[in-house]
Amino acid sequence: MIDSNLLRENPDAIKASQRARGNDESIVDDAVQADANWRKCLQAYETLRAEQNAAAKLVGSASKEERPALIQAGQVLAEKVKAALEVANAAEVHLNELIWKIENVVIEGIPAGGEENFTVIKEVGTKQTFDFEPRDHVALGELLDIIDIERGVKVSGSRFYFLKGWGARLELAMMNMALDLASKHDFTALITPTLVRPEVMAGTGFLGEHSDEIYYLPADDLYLTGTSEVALAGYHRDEIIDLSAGPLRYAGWSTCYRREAGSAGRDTRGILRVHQFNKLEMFSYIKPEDAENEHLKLLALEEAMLQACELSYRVIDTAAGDLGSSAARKYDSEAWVPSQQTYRELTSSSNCTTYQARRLNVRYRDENGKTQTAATLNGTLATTRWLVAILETHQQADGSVRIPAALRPYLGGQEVIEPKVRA
RNA sequence: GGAAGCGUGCCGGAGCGGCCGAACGGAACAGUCUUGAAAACUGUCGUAGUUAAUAGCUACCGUGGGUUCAAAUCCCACCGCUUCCUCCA
Repeated sequence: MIDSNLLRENPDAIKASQRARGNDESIVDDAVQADANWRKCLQAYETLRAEQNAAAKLVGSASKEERPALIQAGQVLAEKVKAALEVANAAEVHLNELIWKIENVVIEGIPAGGEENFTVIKEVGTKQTFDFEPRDHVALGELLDIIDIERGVKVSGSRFYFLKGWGARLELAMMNMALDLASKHDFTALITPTLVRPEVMAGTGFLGEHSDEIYYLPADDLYLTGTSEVALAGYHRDEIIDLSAGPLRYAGWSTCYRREAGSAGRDTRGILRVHQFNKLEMFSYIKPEDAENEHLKLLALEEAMLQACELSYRVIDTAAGDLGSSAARKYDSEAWVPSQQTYRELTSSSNCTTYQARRLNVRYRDENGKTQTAATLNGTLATTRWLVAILETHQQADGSVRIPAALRPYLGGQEVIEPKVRA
């Protein structure tokens, strides 16, 4: 939710943002008007209500003879108040409808336009080349007996899989390494619920146009989360948090569930796009003025992980039109996937400024003791999908896969995953 | 799943349909005292909306409805918590 003060003081800034995103900017004028109207109606109601309160007070202290007349006057006032309240409520609903539709104001300087208009910030590492015909992760997974897609489909349907043996251990190793890294940088580990209430799902901004992406359990009125970001953002909902000693940072581990409703036919091979995977997510609550620096910190940690996994990657500054509604800026890092000869997203880090926190009502006290809305940021530190890049990048001619050195301590020192040998 | 009880401010804990935004105690903060601290004393001490305003007004006592001139207080529904029984990783 955008700041209503900004709407009053500088609607042009919001319009510029809407334009950069390719969104409708006339909605901003509508909102300004609705806001003025709401305030007018609210004042009318409050004046009447004050009158009513005063009148009701009189009844209490009135004598027996005076009472009937006063009560009758009160009844008339009560009618008026009720009517005025309805008008004010309707005006507020109308305003909220408009204001909730306006997406976060993007940070100045980010590229305008759609998905293809990103800016490449940097490329790191050299794209892996092979002097043999490289296999894709599906073939490697089968050969090494570490990814069992066939049985995943048998048990749960398309886009499901089993990680087996070294595959399962590799994922856990990666998660543990990521958690160690995060812990060293002041992130508190958190294993989060994956079923959340509608208010929390709505508060994080996922129930908008992407609601068909989300699994819903009608019998319990709960949503399965597609990322622990949802639970992490809801964690401090309706709280006044203490940021005087620095930001609150969490590293949330959870399984993530996605319906992938809009992507039928896309990435159907392998485990690149699946209904269920695991993820370690960083999340920061911070003072708004420090948010941009924090964003760079999250990105730096993501890069540290990518480098520890010895992947080659690039970092992009996502264009305005490709941002989620809550994000003001988003850095993605994409690893080189040899079998596809292209970069694929492995991490995504968003600065949501105060947009998400305002919806969830997360505040802090500034130096003067005044409450202010906090800023929130999130970023990926590891997901199941990383296995795709790791396996494909580090494969060898015989189909074995070299384990990056940084991961070995988490795998009992294992250096290579060898093809399964049939007895 | 069955039974009972409870949901009030940072915490504990009162609260009669009007005098309750809410007693009292604690915590916290500021001051006095002190070399400093503790103790004691004094004061401050919820959140938000509206407004030029730290003036006023409005709203909030789990949530949403209802009754009433007037609701923390009465009624209904929902949510949550606690205890006991049952069951169970």
